[in-house]
Amino acid sequence: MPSARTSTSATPGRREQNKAATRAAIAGAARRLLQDEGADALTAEKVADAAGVSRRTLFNYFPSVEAVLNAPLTAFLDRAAAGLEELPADLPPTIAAVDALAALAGESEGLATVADVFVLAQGNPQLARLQLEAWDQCAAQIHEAMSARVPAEAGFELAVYVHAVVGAGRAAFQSWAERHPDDHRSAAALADLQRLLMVALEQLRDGFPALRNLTTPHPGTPDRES
Amino acid sequence: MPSARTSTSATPGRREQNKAATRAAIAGAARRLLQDEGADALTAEKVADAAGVSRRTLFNYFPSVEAVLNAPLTAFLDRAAAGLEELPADLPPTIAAVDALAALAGESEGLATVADVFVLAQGNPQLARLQLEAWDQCAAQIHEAMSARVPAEAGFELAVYVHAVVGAGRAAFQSWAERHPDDHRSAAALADLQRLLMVALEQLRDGFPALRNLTTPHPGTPDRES
DNA sequence: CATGAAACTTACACTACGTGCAAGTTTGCT
DNA sequence: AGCAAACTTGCACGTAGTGTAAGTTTCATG
Repeated sequence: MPSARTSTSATPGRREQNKAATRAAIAGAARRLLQDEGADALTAEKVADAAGVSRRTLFNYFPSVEAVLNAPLTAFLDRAAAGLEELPADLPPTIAAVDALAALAGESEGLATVADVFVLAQGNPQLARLQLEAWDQCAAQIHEAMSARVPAEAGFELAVYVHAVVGAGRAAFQSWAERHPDDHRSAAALADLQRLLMVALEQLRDGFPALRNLTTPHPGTPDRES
Repeated sequence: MPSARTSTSATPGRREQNKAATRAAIAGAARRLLQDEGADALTAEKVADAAGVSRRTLFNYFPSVEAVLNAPLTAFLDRAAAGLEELPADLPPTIAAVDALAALAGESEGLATVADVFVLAQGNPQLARLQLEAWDQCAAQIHEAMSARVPAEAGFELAVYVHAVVGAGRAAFQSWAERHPDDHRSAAALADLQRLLMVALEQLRDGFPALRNLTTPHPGTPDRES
């Protein structure tokens, strides 16, 4: 008779259970097919087929084939936004952002799959666009959550800041992908990504000291070790 | 009979002339149809029909229907990137960005159509994604152009900075659209957009002073010492 | 346990997108 | 004039995504 869940974590109802399983099956099938046949051969029908569901059901779960692949990124960014919300409210946003990201980047196993999806998007314009949208929605979410913490006059400054933070995050991923064209799955590469994410936010917080102090960046390129 | 152009700016060849005309016809038809029939009724066939070309030709000129509408934004961002390149090389990037944007925002008539396209994307996810891609490509272009000006060890800092700048630009557009839900075509609104763009970059340059100095952000919350 | 409602899956049909291809047509050069 | 390259067009094809109306499963009743 209790319509409420008996124990929230144990059995969230058979229905929810099945849905989660189907979702996972689709996502798994997509990644498997991608691995085996390459990006070009990835079609909605094949994925649905491999997942054991109808094509229509796939579209009931995901709005597009690319969205299936993109799921890890959206999950990650959702957690990132949530992490920012839960920080102590009396912290200046510029500090809170660094803290939140530090906590998030710590979960390296989540980061690994996200990084994987990120490099995947390099050869797939549709997926790349979808990821840009995901980053943007993350920014909107963060802005929404934090706008209550700042006075109204600072609303625009907050908006700019949040976009800059998210931009910094993307820059970190991008530079990271460029630096590790081949070994992006290695532990060292992962550690580098974590480092870059932190450095990016610190540079934003500190106002880009290296760039600001540039006086004579001569085209003659004063050679330095990389 | 001379194979060289008679006057380089006047007649760039009949072929180029026709192509430009077709391009303009397609873009015009798209905007007209959008105005008249609404976003939902906008289909490739209708646009091509209204432009007096075949559907196939439309796709020879633009990769998608949304790209037709997006043309003004890409043009604007291309000019923005180009403007940054042409600035004196001995200027610190943090200053150069502000200068370049100031020059660009001055051409208010270009800005107007861009702003128009921006609000258009609010109700059209495909177009919105395409615009995000355009901003991103702009960032890549700027990064490419300026990376020669900074020492190699500042390359990553530059990447972060460029992304932050572009993010700031987007934040300005977004906040602007929220502030002018109805009058976004008025001269006052346009002036406000110019102002926001400048303010956004200044805040980035100055390190978000208002956010950093926040001590008691909660309007209804008694401040506690950290 | 029976049973009915709600949630979920599936097949089918339909519109539209974007592309390859093989014609035709226009433009430019000599 | 005439040829080659560029451009347009129609056609066909595979695929994406969506509406709809039927089945099928889950779940809370009596």
